Amino acid sequence: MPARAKAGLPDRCVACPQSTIGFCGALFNACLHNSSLRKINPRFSTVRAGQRIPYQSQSSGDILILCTGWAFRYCQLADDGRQILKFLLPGDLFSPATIFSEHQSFFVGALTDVQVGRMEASEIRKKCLSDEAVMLAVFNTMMDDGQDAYQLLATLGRRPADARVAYLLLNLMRRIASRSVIPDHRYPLPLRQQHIADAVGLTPVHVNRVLAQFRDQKILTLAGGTLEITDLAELERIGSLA
Amino acid sequence: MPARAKAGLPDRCVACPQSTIGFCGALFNACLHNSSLRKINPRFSTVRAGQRIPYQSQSSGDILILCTGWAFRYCQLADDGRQILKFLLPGDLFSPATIFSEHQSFFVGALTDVQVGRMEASEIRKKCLSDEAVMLAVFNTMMDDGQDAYQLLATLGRRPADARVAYLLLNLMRRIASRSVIPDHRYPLPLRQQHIADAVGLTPVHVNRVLAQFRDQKILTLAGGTLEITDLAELERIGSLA
DNA sequence: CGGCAGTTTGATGTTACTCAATTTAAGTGG
DNA sequence: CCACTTAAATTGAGTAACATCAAACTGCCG
Repeated sequence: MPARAKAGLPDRCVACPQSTIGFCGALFNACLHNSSLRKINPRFSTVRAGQRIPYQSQSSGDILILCTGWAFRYCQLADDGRQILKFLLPGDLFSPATIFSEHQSFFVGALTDVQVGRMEASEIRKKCLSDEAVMLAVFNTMMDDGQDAYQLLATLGRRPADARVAYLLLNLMRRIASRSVIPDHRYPLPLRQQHIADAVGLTPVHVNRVLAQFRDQKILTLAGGTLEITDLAELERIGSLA
Repeated sequence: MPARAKAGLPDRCVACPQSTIGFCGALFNACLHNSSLRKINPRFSTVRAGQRIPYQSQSSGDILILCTGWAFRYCQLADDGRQILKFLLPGDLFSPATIFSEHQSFFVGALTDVQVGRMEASEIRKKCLSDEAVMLAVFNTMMDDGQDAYQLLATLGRRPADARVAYLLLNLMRRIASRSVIPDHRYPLPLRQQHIADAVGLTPVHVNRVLAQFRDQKILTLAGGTLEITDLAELERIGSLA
């Protein structure tokens, strides 16, 4: 019995179906076949939906990567509101910045039950210095985060409710599709309307109305954890930037 | 006559008054006294206020740094609107990500007349691999950008108009103060109300009303390119996150 | 069946936008 | 120094978008 099955992990990494090692993702795709990287021995743990996931205990110095399930980075505001900054999919790092820095200003919450891999930050740091591919992968991960953040900024700052929701869904669709084959425009999407609201700066009630409007216009339906797209062109017309 | 004066540049770098070399900033503060870095020979140019500044011509492979004046990163939307993503102060890199990547999704515009320094991206890349301090500096720059973006996201997504304006001003004050001594709560701030509006997702008219309210409440005045703070505590109460 | 979390719908309120006019400030050339 | 021009700031009135409040409805699970 392979070690991964013993650890209660799915046999294949959702992020990289072609791979059987337990951590990969944007950062590690570039180095998957670099045998020296496998020396970074990951450990795994499980977190229930709804729990906050500490990802930067000063003592531990661990880098966390999402192996299965969904999570999200968010900012907690004084007045009980929260802003979701980015949804994390299997393969995503909780916080690339913690490789080189202690302080981060956001939290991470588990959207579904999740499995989390942990690696020693010091090991990754070492690799960054010795292996150009690893350093580039880390850079690219941070760059993608930055690009996503800037696009979301433009969306929140300047665009109406329907465009915001459409943008979020398109963004998630793209990222989901990059991780698994989606044959029939049906995407697994375990979000509550509350999460969408927290991500695009609207109230859940208003998100509901926007989704109802999309449904009426036969653009999409979102129910039971599945997003089904029926008019992609229209969704893109509404949601894409520029 | 020193080379810098010949080039028409101010005798001291605004970002690093203690230094007389012409480029520094967040990225290079860490390496200022690393003599090997000075081999990266910068070139300079001037851009008039209001102009767009190309910072990623495929051919050139240059990294641009702001030497004097103000600029801003922004996203141009289809419907003539724009979202300002970050104001750039002397010493800021136009786009840290262009060190390792060609594609960036934002433009940079000159807010005032500016002087721009250029360095070869390939040289910086080389240094990143050979010099840990340089790599850390680049990481830190990208991290700061990311942190700023996330904080602004929370502000745009979840907070009312007065908090948005207050947040922006506090953020700029902090960054200005980190570059020069501000003895009397008077900050140089060459922004039009239009720029504030574009940065915080409001209309110029509404920004005007918010500023008028701040003035009435004796919190601050913003006129003639100078921001004067008269009640910092109140401004922070309104504007700070969490 | 009851309880619960999430969704949906309606009615009403508030914030910020739009449009348009007026005032102020900053040049510019005479 | 003064007309003239122009960009920016300011003010008011009306409107649209989204929030808030509250209730009803759904599916799910014990």
